[in-house]
Amino acid sequence: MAQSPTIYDVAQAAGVAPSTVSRAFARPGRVNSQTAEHIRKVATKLGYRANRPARALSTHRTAMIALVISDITNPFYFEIIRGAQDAATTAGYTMLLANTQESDRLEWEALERAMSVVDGIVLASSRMSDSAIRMTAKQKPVIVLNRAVADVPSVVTDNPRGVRRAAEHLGELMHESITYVAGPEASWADGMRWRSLLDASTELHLKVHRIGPFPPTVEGGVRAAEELRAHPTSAVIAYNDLLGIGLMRGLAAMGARVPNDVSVIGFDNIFATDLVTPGLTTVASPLRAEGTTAVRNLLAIIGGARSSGQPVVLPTRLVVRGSTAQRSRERTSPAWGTTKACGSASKAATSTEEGSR
Amino acid sequence: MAQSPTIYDVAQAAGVAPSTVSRAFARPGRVNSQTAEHIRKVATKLGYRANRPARALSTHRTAMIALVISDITNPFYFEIIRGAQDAATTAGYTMLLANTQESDRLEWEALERAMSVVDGIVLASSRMSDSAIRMTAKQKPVIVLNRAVADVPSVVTDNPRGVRRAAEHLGELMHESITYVAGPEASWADGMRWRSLLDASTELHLKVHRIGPFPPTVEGGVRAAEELRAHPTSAVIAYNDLLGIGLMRGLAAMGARVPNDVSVIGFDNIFATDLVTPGLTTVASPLRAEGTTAVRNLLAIIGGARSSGQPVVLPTRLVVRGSTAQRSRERTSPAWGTTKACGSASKAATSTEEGSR
DNA sequence: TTGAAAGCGCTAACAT
DNA sequence: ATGTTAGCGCTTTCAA
Repeated sequence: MAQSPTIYDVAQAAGVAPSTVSRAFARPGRVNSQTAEHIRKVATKLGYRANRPARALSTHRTAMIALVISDITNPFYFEIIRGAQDAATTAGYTMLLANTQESDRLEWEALERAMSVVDGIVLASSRMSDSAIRMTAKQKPVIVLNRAVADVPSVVTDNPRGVRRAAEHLGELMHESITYVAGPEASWADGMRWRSLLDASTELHLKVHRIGPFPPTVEGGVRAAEELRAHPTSAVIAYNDLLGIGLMRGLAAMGARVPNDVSVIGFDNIFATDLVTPGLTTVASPLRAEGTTAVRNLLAIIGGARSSGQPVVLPTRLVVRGSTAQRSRERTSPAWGTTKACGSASKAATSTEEGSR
Repeated sequence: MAQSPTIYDVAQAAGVAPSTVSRAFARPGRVNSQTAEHIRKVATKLGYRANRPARALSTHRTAMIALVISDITNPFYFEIIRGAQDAATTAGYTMLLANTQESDRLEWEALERAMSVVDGIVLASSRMSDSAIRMTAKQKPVIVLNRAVADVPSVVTDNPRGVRRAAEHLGELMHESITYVAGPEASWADGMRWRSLLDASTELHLKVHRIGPFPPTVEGGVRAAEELRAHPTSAVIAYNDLLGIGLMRGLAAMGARVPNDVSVIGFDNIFATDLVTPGLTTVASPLRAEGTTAVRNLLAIIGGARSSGQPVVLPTRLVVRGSTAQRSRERTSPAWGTTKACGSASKAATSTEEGSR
């Protein structure tokens, strides 16, 4: 490994003082002098690259931020990550990704690690307690995403409105009773969605009940399907898309048809919602925008801005796909499994013409 | 923001010299002395946390590594990222994620940034030239993933074997002619797969030809379907799963049935291959293992190990799902579109019972 | 504008 | 085992 040149090497090669070299790379773009120009030329010839940690030592700025997410594998984060990356890169910041496996302990450890290295932190769907988050926010600028924490700036989506739209949609399709498939208990969004559904249901004269909690995964959804069988309803709203997709698989495996026997709605509009068959109707979040907004606000705070104290609310919208339909006339058999019309879901074959029957 | 305590604060509070404090946090776990114990207690009481950049300045180690990937949004990387994260965290390293949007320029810039901050770099599916990679490797330990570059340690999957298995599988299903749907030209794996297919085809007496290149996305696959229509074959091998999935959608939209009219095989076995209908047969890569192996080897090199010079080859395996089937007896109509048996793919409804017909 | 000198918070020799 | 003394590479006063 060739030792990379320092500011002193450049200074010597250019015949100036080290501090002059430092200035040549100073903040506001061009330092006009010819000397600076010359220095920069020498620097690139030598392959000089500023040592960021060293710079951080005196400036107390590392130009890095951390994005802490609960599970990299969850497609929910894909676009958020991308949006955050873009915003960070554009602003000249490097982004650190910390994965916390849905564990508050791991999340804490990751923070412990990142804390001294970054200028600020975006906590996406944190599983930590409010007080732990506030504690963190006392030491470094923090933005929480998809959760509201008193005294900590946050970015959330308009869950109440989204849930309302979903409920209306089901109402219009003549459904009268809805099951909510709950996600992780530590999820702020889960509580929010359930409460919003409760509110919406009274206004819309719908019956709702809830099952769960389930892990927010495809696997979790499959398990939810089994539980749903005990108290079947013609419509289901799942905490998120993964759960919704899993639910559809589980239902299919049990011989229930979606949307004929049961309509399913998810949340977030992740990648894959339109790859499954039927496509999953979902309350779409502006994932990409969540990422960029969170980072932009974080950078603003790092830059000295004060937050309004109110969460930034991003709009949601209902995306209707094939998983929701009019409630069927004929009484659905209470235990779909007994119908035994179908093979296992995973063995399903092609066929796109069923819909018109 | 409360200013966090330094080593001096701790030293003073504990009534010892700063260097003693430093030692109390030294490498090999426990420094037995009672003093150290005491210091640590004082430190946690004060909420002391080592300033990593400062430490890096004298140790020349940042305990960070970078994982550079071409597109965060590509599910191909999900498990790789996860595996890499795990390995890094386990070893006490923090991982930096850099996204390069399939652009060699952005990749270079990201490296430029990360270089002085990390102890080593994993280049996953790099789009840079071999020489640029070698250049990078001269400055920091580098591992390239999914590509072989002379003089740079690498981790690859056994493409030849995987391709061979795929071709054999199609041969067993009586297919005689295969179309290869190519991915990005800058992709090393693409070239590898195509050449391996060429080799396998001669041995197995199969006809192959290739179309593309296409971007390695669902959208790219849809476009590939159109091109395929010009020279239809009963079997297709796609550069990756995303392309394969897109291809299936495109075919469905044009009225072709998978696997009845055309069998499709993808690569990598990403999340979603078993969510689509029919499930996509694919040459599975040990994604997770790729991530962990790359990071472990990188850390070994950082730790002073010398690489063997040979790429580490990870095994692949064929995962057979619903998208491949025996070539049908009756002559397929050359232009599937005219068959007009099906609706558009995206409007497809439920149905799992078609398979047995 | 430029140069000289003093740290930023930590580790690593060297002494004791 | 602990204290002392230099720096790591950079920015930032303060003079010139």
